[in-house]
Amino acid sequence: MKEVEKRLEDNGVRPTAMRILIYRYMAEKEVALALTDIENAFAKADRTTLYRTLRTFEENGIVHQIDDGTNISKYALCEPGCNCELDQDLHLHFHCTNCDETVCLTQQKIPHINLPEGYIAEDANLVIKGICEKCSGQ
Amino acid sequence: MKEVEKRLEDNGVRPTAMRILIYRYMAEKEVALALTDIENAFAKADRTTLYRTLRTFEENGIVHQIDDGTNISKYALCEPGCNCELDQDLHLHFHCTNCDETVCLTQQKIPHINLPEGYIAEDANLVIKGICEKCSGQ
DNA sequence: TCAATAATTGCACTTCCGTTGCATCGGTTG
DNA sequence: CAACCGATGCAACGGAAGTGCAATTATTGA
Ligand SMILES: [Mn+2]
Ligand SMILES: [Mn+2]
Ligand SMILES: [Zn+2]
Ligand SMILES: [Zn+2]
Repeated sequence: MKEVEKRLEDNGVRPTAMRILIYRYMAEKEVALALTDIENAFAKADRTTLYRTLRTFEENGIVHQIDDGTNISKYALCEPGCNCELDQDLHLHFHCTNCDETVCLTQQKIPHINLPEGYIAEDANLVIKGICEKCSGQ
Repeated sequence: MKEVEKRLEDNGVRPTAMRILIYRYMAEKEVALALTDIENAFAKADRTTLYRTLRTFEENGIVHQIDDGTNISKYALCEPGCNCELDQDLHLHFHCTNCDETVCLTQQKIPHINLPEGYIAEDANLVIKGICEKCSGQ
């Protein structure tokens, strides 16, 4: 159970009670979570604390932020060994238009794109919208 | 000069003075525009009118909405013959982190992605971030 | 033509999410 | 214990999207 604490410390984040709870909650859920989702799960905690916790996590490579096209930022735990900050883990994301959940498809990498002359790519974001496996009844 | 009016009428949108002006403005600019951009260009017009004009345009296949990751919706005129509403024109978009402009790369289509079992794709959004041709000095 | 009708526009207001400033709390250190 | 510093809580702000309704303008058809 000290695993979470170690993960935080290894990434230079002090493992406070709140942070451990948030980390565990995100690990338990298998989908990307919005600040509001976490807020609802921790009613007693202040919104700002959760907000800053997510930012701290993101700055230290513990979570990555996901823009799934809903205009609500989502967050998901990084896979161990994922170097988001180096833009080396450009997996795609899937947003289900039925259940409104967003998941990381960490195995599916964004294919290389040939850009027109003069354009320099530094980052990429690919979101597929549709029906997720749970909702497709498959 | 009746071209714009015809384009609007052909798409079932009544060509009011305001709409023609907005269409011309979007055609003149070669980049995707946010509501605020248009608002600044038409100071005398009400924001709601511009907002609803863009929505009307989008609902009738005159513009398409672009989510470039800035959490601000952008809009760009559809190419003639682009069937956005049928998700058949999945070109990618480029967002320059230097000048903050977003452009359609209508020639670059989003490659087909093989999804895991059970996932059904209906739409896709691919945004490349980096330096645009104007800013790269190329 | 002109009244009736429908669509468009303008104004005020609300909601939602993200963000910040500042005071307070609490643990760590010397 | 005292001092310090990071974490947390409270309050407020700002931008962007969206809505209700009244006023205005365009269209219809008697
Ligand atoms: Mn992810
Ligand atoms: Mn486009
Ligand atoms: Zn689903
Ligand atoms: Zn640029």
